[in-house]
Amino acid sequence: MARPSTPLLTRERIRSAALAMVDRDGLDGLSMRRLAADLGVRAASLYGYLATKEELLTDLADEVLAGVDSSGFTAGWREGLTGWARSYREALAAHPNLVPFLAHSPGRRPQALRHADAVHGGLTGAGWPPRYATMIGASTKYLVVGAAMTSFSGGFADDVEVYVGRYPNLSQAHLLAGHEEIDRDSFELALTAFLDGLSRLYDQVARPGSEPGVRSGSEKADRSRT
Amino acid sequence: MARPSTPLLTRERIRSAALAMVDRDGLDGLSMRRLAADLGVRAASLYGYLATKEELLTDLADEVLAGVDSSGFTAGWREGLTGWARSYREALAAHPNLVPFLAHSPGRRPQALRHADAVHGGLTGAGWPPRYATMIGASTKYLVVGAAMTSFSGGFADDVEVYVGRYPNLSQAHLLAGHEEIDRDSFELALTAFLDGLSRLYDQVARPGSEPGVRSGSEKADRSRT
DNA sequence: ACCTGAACACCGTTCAAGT
DNA sequence: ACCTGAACACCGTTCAAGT
Repeated sequence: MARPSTPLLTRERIRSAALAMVDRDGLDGLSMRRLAADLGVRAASLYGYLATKEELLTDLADEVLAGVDSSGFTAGWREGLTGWARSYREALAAHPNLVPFLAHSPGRRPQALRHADAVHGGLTGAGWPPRYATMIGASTKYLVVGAAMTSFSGGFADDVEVYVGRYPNLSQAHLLAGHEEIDRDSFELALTAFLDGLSRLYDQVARPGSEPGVRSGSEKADRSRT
Repeated sequence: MARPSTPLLTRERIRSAALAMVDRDGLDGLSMRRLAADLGVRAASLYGYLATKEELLTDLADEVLAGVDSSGFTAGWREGLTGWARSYREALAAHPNLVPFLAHSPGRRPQALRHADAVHGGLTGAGWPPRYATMIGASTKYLVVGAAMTSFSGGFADDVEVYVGRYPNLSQAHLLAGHEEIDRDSFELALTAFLDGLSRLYDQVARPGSEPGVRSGSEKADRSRT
C-alpha cells in the first residue's frame, strides 16, 4: 500500500473529513493524527498536501464562507446589508464549532476581503460617508460573529434546578436550552433594530445625489447635513 | 525546597501569572508546564490548587468579568443596557486573548447568571415583555462579544500593498490597522443604532403601567398592543 | 502539607527510507 | 510520486515518593 495507482488522498478528501470531524468532535477534537486515522493513513502523509494544520483550517474556513452573499446592494443599502448579514450568519451557524477559528484572522482571507469591499462599495454608493461605511461594515460583523459565537456555546444549561429560586428573573430560562429558534429570533431582532437605527442616522449623514434608502420612509430628515 | 515554610503557590498567584501569560502569549501560549516554569515550580504542583486547566481558565474568566456592571437599570432600561454593554465590552477588550474562551460557556458561570438576571429583570421591570427581554439580552451580548472577538483578531492586515488596486473600496483600509479607536467607535455606533431601533419597538410592545423609556420621545406608538 | 520525578497518553511536524 | 516509521519537542494529568 506504499504506492497506490490512485493516490489515497486529495486535498478535498482531507478537507471534507476534517470538516466532518470538527462538526462532530469540536475544534479541539480535530487532530492531524486522528484525521489521518480517519482517512486510513498516517499523520505524516497529510503533509504532502498541506503545510500546516493552520492551512487546513483556512481551507475549511473558505469552504464554510462560500455561501456568504454580498451582492444585494443593487436593491439598496438596507437590502444589501440584510442579505449579507443573514447569509453570513447562516454560514457560521451551519458549522458552529469552527466559529472561534473563523473569527481568528478574518482580514487576511481573500473571500472576506471581497465581501468587505462589496459592502463598503455598496454603502458608499448609497450615500454613506466612507467612515460610516467602515463602521457599519464592522458593526454588522460584530452582530453576526457575536450571534454565531454566543449561540454555538449553548448558552444556558439544560439543568433547570440551577435557576429555580436562585435567579428569579430567569425562571423560564430552561425553556431556551438547546433551542436554536430563540437564537435566530434574537439575531433578527438585533438586525432589525440596528437597521432601523441606521435608517434614522442615514437621513442625517448621507450624501445627496445617491439613491436613498428604500425603506426609510417613516422618519424625516430634520437636521442639516454635516 | 521540597517543603517550604510558606507555600510557593497560592491560587491567586497562579491566576495572576496565568492571566499575564495569556495577555502576553495568547490563549494557545498558556500551558500548565510553561506556567509552572514561570512560577518556579513543576507542572504537577499546580494540580494541588486546580483540578484542571479548564478550572484555571474559568478562574481567569471570573476575574476578567468582575468589572461588568448591570446595576444601571434604575435609571431606565436604555441606561441600564448601555452601562452593561459598555462595561462588558471594556472588560473583554482589556484581555482580548481570553475572549474565545469567555464565549465558550457563558451560561454556566455564576457571575454571568447574576448579570443575565439583572438585565432580564431590568427590562421586564421597564415594561418589556419577557420574550423581548430575553432576545434583547441575547442581542446585546452578540454585539459585545462580536465586537471583542472581531477586534481582538486584528481585522485588517498592516500591509498596505495587499489592498491597493485589488479592492478599490478598501483603499483606505490600512488606515484602520491596529487602531483601537475605530473599534470603539464602531461599537458605539452599533449600540446607538441598536438602541434607537429598540426605542421605536418599545413604543409598540411595552406593557403599560411601567416607567417608560426615558429617551424615546421622537416616535409615537401607532399600533395596537398584542 | 507541599512539591517532585517519572510515567501515560496524547499533540504537530520533519525527514530519511521504502516501493 | 506517494506513503511510512521513527524521531523531536511539545502537551495535560496522575501518582507514588520524598521531606
